[in-house]
Amino acid sequence: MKQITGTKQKILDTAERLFGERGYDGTSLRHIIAEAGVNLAAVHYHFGSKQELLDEVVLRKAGPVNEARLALLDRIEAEAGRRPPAVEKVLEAFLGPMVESAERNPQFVRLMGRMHAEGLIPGILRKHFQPAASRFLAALRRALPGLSEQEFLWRMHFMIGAMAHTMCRSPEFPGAAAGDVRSRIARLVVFLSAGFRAPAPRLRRSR
Amino acid sequence: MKQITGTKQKILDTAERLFGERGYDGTSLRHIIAEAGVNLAAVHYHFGSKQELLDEVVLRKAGPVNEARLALLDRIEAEAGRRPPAVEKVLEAFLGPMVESAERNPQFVRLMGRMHAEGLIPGILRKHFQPAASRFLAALRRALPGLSEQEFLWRMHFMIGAMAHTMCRSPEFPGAAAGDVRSRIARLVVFLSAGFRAPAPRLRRSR
DNA sequence: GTCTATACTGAGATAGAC
DNA sequence: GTCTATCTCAGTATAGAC
Repeated sequence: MKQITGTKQKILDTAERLFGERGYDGTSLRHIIAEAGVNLAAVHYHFGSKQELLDEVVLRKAGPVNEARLALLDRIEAEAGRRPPAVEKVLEAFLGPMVESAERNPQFVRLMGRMHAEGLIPGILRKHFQPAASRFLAALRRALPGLSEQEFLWRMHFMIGAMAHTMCRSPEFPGAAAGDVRSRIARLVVFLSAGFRAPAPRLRRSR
Repeated sequence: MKQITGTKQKILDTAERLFGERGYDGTSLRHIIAEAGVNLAAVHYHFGSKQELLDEVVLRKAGPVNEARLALLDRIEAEAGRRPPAVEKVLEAFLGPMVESAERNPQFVRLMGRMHAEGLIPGILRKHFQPAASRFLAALRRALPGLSEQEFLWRMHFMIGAMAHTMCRSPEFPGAAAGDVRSRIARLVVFLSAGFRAPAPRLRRSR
């Protein structure tokens, strides 16, 4: 385990902080290197491009979050035995670890929300979260056998939107005590579970 | 009614199209002026800045949408008499006109979603939609007397997130027939109504 | 292998001639 | 009202010092 030179580390740390504070587009490489006290070209040497820097910032944090999520899901599924676990449980397992990460490092969840916001960046989120997310998708699917595949996918999208927006905008939100992340999750879980459980709409043949 | 010079109009039309197609950050002024066949400085002469150009693009479309929304809300409230109208009705009145606008001009709703996404741009959406939105907020509030103010506001945020994400990302979405906007709305309304109606969570004193 | 200096291209903005 | 020229600041690329 060699101690990494420091330059790369400093860039990562500073980038994580600034991306979280001001967004990806809102943070210039020059701002990052100024605060980190390194040279501009060092960024491209170590990471190749601004996007790849972001990629590594996300990667560093996404790993632990995903592991925690999957561990929770394992436990929940074990507890449920052969029956599918409750929607609420699955959603909590999905949202909880992100929240704990947020408590240790508020900037990170902010960044997650922002990234979803800024258009997902080509596919970074998908890349890092897809593997874990698809297991949750399957678990939710089992918990909601009554929904058509299409209806189910739409509801996943509604969920993702609500989640991202909540993570991203909550700090600047009236009445949202800064540290009150747990109740934020509780509220989200209740809201989303009810939405997921709602009977599917009867649709007129379109047009 | 003087015929506007043409330059301003051309810029607006082109900007609306390109912003919708490639997002705000993804569209350079130079790209806009090239397609519109005008000079770069003309943009700053007529609009002042790229942001203010976006502002006017939104303004041009937001007006009719808001009028339609409020007209629907009036009708619904009249029909309901002294009783508050159903959550579903209010949500439909809110989402419907946006959808109709989308059918005439798919790019616009796309842009709306994207703007929410790209970080709201300082306050453009708030500026143009707040007046109408606050009447809807009041109507929803009356339809949901059981919720605490705070719970209610959070749920509004969940709704906005789901809405924005759905508008923004739906075109590139598997299984989403392009023209199938009406059923998209129906699904959203069902999902959100159920969420709004869910009993509020019991929250542990935080921490 | 690491890092620095510097140059290149394209962005938004602005002053001033016409 | 319109256009040219120019400014500043992005992200990126490369040559070469250590």
